[in-house]
Amino acid sequence: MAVDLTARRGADSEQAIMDAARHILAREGPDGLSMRSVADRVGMSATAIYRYFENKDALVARVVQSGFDRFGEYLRDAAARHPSGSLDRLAALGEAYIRFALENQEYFKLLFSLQHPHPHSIEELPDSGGHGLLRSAVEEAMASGAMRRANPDLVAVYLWSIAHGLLTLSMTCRLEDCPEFRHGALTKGPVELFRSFREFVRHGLQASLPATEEGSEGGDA
Amino acid sequence: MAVDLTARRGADSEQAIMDAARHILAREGPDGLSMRSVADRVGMSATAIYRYFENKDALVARVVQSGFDRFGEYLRDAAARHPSGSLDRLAALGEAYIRFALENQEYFKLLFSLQHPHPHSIEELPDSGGHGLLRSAVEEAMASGAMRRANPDLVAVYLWSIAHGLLTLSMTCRLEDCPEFRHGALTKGPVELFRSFREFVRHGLQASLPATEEGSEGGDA
DNA sequence: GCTGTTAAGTTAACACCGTTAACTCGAGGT
DNA sequence: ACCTCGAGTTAACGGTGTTAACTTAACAGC
Repeated sequence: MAVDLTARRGADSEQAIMDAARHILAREGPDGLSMRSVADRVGMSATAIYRYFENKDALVARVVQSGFDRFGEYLRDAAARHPSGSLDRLAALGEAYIRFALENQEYFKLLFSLQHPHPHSIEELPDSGGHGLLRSAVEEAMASGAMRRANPDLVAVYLWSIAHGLLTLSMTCRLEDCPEFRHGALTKGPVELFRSFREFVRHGLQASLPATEEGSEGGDA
Repeated sequence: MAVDLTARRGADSEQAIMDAARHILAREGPDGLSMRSVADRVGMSATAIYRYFENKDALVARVVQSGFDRFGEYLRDAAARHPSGSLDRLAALGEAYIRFALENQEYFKLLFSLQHPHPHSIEELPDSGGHGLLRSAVEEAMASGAMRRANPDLVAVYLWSIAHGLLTLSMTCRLEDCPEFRHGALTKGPVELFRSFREFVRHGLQASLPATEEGSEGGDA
């Protein structure tokens, strides 16, 4: 019972602090996340946090790290649902990337904040963040013959840029409720937009050569 | 002389405040930009700023707006250097996008900050931000036959995503100094990476059909 | 010339922020 | 019994955005 009364010891508090920080971040955004608000939620004074984290940045960094872990897990699951080496797996990775970001907006914004870049080097996120996953999916697709051969690192960044760019643009500019876009067919959300991109990614944007009949090239996989 | 002594009246102060804010933002980043630091630089008290701007957000919003104006001008210049309807113009637009961002990092980060999305709707930036420019360049390329026909809005967002994604990724993750990437050929900066993407954008990533000999498709434009 | 009015700016203050320093309290070991 | 040390407290400092109340100078009308 003594254990219950004095309650948390050591690592327990650390966990409680991180949980509180995560909760506040998700519900009130980064502006609501202060040492004092976290402390309130945990039920101790703000300065006590400094027993467990050097400063606010360190706390946030830990929260970010745990976010990357969840992110990576999410991506791994999505990839596992499609056969290795297929283009479908690559597409699923991209869609999962976007869906995770939309479902965990505050998280994602923090992870990829331009202001305080948290993955100081890509090193800090490679496997947890899913980058290694993407790279090997690309290599497998090339090996299986589904994708043309090219520098896999280059292709990985290329694909990553497409998903990431679409996502960040739609988050900052709200593509979907912009009249100028709407008069096109872009009432769609980012996920649908991403699906529409698939054709461009596969066949490119250059006009078919005038010699060859257009649209004759083959079936959809 | 009375004019000189009492100095600024009205709009002059407003301009001086924005200049100071711009200067501080570019040199010290967003953390250095406080009402008091701006006021110090202008030579008045922090609260005086409230005569001209409702609050800090309003001030920042104005600075952002002026940033978009410069951005748009930069893009317009870049586009004008290549013939209308050419794919070169589109590539130049993308490169200019990236170069501007690299040369005005603090600015760009603020413009496209995920945390406090400033272009609340894309409306606020369309022509100044260069979006209209991109869209018409796409339409012209389709009309000229250089690009295959498709929904121009969709293609515009696609291309925009590529440049924007590459840029934001390289800003947050520092792609260039990541060992895992370096072992590939990615020591290049974002501009070079973007150039390498050009081939993917044109011809796509799908493997050539096994039937047709690879690399037989035609000359480079 | 005196009197309002108004723009432009001041100082003082509030509540909040991250962070530091000094102190308290209680459990464990010797 | 004494000491140590982990876990937590309160008080305080300098910084932030912002508000309210006050000053000061220029200008208009009588």
